[in-house]
Amino acid sequence: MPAPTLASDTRTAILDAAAGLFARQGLDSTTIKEIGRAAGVNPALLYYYFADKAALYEAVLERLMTRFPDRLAEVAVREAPVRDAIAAVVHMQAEVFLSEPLLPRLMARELADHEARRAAPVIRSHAHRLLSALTNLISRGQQRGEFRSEVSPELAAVSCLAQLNWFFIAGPALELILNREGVTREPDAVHRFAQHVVEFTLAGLERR
Amino acid sequence: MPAPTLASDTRTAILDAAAGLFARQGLDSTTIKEIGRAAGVNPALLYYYFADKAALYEAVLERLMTRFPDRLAEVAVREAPVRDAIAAVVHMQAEVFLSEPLLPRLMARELADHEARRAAPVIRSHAHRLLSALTNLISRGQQRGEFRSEVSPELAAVSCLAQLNWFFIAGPALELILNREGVTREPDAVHRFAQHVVEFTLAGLERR
DNA sequence: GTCTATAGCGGGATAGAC
DNA sequence: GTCTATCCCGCTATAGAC
Repeated sequence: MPAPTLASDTRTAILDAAAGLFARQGLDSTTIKEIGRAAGVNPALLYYYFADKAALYEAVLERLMTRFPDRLAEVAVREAPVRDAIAAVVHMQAEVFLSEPLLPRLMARELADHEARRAAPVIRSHAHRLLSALTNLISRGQQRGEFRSEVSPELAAVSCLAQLNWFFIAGPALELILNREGVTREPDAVHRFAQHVVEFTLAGLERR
Repeated sequence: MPAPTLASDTRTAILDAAAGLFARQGLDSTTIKEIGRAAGVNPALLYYYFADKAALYEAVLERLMTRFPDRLAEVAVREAPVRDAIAAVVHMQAEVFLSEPLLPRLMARELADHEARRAAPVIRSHAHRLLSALTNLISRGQQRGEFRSEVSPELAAVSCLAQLNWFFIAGPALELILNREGVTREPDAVHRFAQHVVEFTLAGLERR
């Protein structure tokens, strides 16, 4: 891994190209030559910057997940009123997926592959932090008497996260089905859905 | 496609083995020889029963989707009170995924691959019917004054379906994260989540 | 750091015996 | 219907010139 000189945006070019191809086609369906072509770089160069194809794949995942703001989980703890914290988490999630459109596809693939056994630890640990932050948040809401106590905080957290996750994974198909070009990519439409998720989730949680 | 003689459970064996491998690894990462091994059948036989690998893949999808009860969408129309209809749809969805555990993974992969461009038409049309049935259902609930009218019926339908879909797609990972072996496969645990989804969704929809 | 050439392997698919 | 043998191709990865 060479120093980040100017010349080594070759490395970046490879990473960028690979991210797109891996997200769209998966690891095995993507060839070295394809990556080289997409990056505008000699395919053999890949082996100068990375040990092999698998290492490149790991690097791609790592890089995307690192950009993935840790703030997501932090936000869940920081915001004062519980309902604001939940809203913040959902909108932050939308923000992340908007700025990193490849992430949901890559994650979906990782989840589906190999019983998630090889699902990058980085994904697993992130998901775990996020899920337990949300679970705690909901518990707190219950203790304060704001939320109904019959709901399982853990299941409710899954319900909350599932909505946006699925929205983005099924994105391309949803656009066809709903017959609305861009609903899962245009910031306005996405935030409208995120806002819906917030309201829907809070309505599902709050005392009547 | 030979007559369904006794001898042709060879064909079935191939389909079964292929379904598992495709769901877990995808089309390209699964080799002919692997399928043969898993099916306990000579790999070359694959070409006696199917034109090529792609044709086998289509056959696998077709077969799984056909087992997928059309009743799912019908149920949405048939049940009398709106809330019962929603409950019926969600539990039916759980039932289908339980009896066809490969389906969600296969669907997730189809969605992630190739911008869903080649997402089997059969998936698309099914999803469309289900989604619009649910949307109509929710609209009806609003007209009857049972549901809040600020909610977009279409978005709410997405929220409702997303929960179980995501639950099953992320299943293997969720089991690791929640540290609960089997939550996404054992009928009891699954129906408990389905029941949660029903209550959560109705709470999100109903007037306070 | 970048490029060419190529080794070497494993994949899909077919021919043809049984 | 099943099996063996094999062709051919394209892929990953490397060696080595520049």
